[in-house]
Amino acid sequence: MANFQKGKADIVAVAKAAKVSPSTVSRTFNHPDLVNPATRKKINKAVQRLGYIRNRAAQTMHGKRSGTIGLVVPTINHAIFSEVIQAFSDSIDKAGFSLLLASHGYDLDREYAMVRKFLEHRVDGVALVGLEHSDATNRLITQQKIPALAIWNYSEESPLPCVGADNHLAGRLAAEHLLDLGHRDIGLIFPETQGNDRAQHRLSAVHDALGEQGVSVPDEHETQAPYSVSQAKQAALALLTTSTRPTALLCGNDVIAQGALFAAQKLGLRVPEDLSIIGIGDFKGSADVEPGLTTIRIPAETIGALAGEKFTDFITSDDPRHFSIRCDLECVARQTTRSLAT
Amino acid sequence: MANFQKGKADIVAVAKAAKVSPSTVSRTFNHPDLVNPATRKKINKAVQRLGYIRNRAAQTMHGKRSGTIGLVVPTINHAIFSEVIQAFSDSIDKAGFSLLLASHGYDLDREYAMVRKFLEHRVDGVALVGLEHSDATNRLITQQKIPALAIWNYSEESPLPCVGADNHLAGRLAAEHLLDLGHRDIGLIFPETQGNDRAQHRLSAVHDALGEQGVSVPDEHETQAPYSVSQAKQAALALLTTSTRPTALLCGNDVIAQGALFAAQKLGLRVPEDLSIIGIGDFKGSADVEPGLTTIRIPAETIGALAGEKFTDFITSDDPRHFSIRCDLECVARQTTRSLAT
DNA sequence: AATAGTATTGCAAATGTTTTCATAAATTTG
DNA sequence: CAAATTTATGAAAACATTTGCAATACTATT
Repeated sequence: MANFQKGKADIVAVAKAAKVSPSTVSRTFNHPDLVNPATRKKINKAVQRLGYIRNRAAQTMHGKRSGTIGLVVPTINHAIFSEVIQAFSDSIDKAGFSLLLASHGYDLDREYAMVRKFLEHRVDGVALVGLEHSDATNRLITQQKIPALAIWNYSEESPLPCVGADNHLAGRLAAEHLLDLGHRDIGLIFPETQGNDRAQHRLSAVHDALGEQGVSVPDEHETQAPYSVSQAKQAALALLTTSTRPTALLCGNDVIAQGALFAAQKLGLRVPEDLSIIGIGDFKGSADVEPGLTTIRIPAETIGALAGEKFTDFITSDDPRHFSIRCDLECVARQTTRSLAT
Repeated sequence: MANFQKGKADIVAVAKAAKVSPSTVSRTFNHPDLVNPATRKKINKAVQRLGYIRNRAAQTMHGKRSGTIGLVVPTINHAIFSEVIQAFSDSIDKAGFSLLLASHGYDLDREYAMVRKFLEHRVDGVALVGLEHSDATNRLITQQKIPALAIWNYSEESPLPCVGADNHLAGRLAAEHLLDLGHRDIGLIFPETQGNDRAQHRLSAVHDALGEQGVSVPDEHETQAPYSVSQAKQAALALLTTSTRPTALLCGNDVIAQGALFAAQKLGLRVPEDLSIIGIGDFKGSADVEPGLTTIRIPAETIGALAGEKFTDFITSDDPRHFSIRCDLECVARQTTRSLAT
């Protein structure tokens, strides 16, 4: 009923309405055990009546935590990151934090700008994707002493604490799977590795693993494709119509692998009889394509959830201890790869 | 060099370092034209040296805008919403705003909680997905007089300003496309319509359009599937193995349509020769499946970008005028539908 | 050279909270 | 029943900034 629109609803309005001092109102929120249940009831009634909503900006000014965590991703609009974002968001929400989200489109200077922007908002922590960041970003983080976390990648040498998977290992597992199946003519389709350490690590590990078995990849069987099913399809079409067609395709991620699969289908190639395809990532949907995509499973959801949980623990802890977590990888053999040794 | 870690870098530290008053420092940021270029230079140097970063929390307390916009979506982890989120984020970023993001998992009570949380952070505006919200949410929005916007859906009767597509029309277009091609035995696979006005509007329009042509759908040809390729695939498998198989499948969204497509492939049905399939949405990837999915295109990116642009305009405007925008729909005929009249 | 105007800066109040300290009231203890 | 504790509340300072107003210094005009 009584919807007091006159006089904005701040803590002193509530205090007045409940005939107590602002301090008591504040205490009702922050240390309810210190205030008499009866007064508490009065105050809650006043809060209801005035439609009062606490002002975190004012709290933040007091050195209280802002209750926000900033997450900067390369792009939101990708199966893979959206899964991590979702899990991270849910996870920090459970701990009472809100998510400030920004994307930089694989431009590390924009990443810097986003981190700065978040710092203005006095986020309680900043999470970044990957381990490669501009010097400016690293400097900013250490200088401002802001809790920071790298997610998605794991590496021993990471300067930042990190929660993620070892992309070297991912590349190696994919290569070894194909080698185990007897493949020696292997085509590679990877994204641009510049400013994308994930792709870079995977690719170099693939070359290492192949090299160890004396397998090399001719130039015409190694090509680049952006993170797009349709463009990957084009790239795969080109690769598969070279004079010497490989027996297997190793793709830098599942989006590219899906494109490759569609390209093969378009060319009338049977998968896996005529061509094996393996991806990396195990995105939502990879299990459902027909035939099901063989891939290296990166547990995006686990990474996001774990990162959120550990990071909020870290932030709220009295004596914060650095942590890094390597999440396990697993080769999920579905129907797009088969043994050559038939 | 001089990295003053002692004494936190606030505006008075900067003032002291530059030998001016805090007011002047503040003015350098907010009204640079009011301060002497020479002093400005001094101040900027001090800012650099101390690594000072403005504190938006303190600004916000002054009635200045917080520079944040809250977006509450049902879920982040979906091709469709992640595209909207991306566009919206980019769009508001251009206007200098940061994005607070939360998801509620199709639970309108959680949506309310998220909006409240954002209100505590004193967001400058709140954007929600869809037109159906709890009474509590609506009350909160009007009571707090917070600028609010509904995205994704458009409706004349929306109490909130909205930017989106008319889902009735989407359903109707899909149905009419199949009718035009001569289909009369049409199967429907839709998500749960409870708490999902998008699906609800589409489905009722489909029934209307079919009914106008005297077409009705037997119960065994109408089934539900959640927003998941694999589960939709299961549902479609069941539907397609009923005694009387329909000649076309109309799916509530493209994810379901993809599941249906894979189901058909699994059953050895040729698409579109044996079965036509149409989706709604035109998600990233729908064009790339093999065969390319016929669908009703909902311009997610346009919606997100437009919403962001108009909403920030609205928020920063001196005399804000309400607005609603209906985005155009289009039937994209690819390769999963064909005419029966051969 | 006096006046009027303009450009530049500082002072102090205000913003909405939290928290320390002090005080008063109520309860327990001997 | 007085003294010692405990419980409940309020007053006031602090947090980092912005801005209206006042003061000063400078420039241009006559």
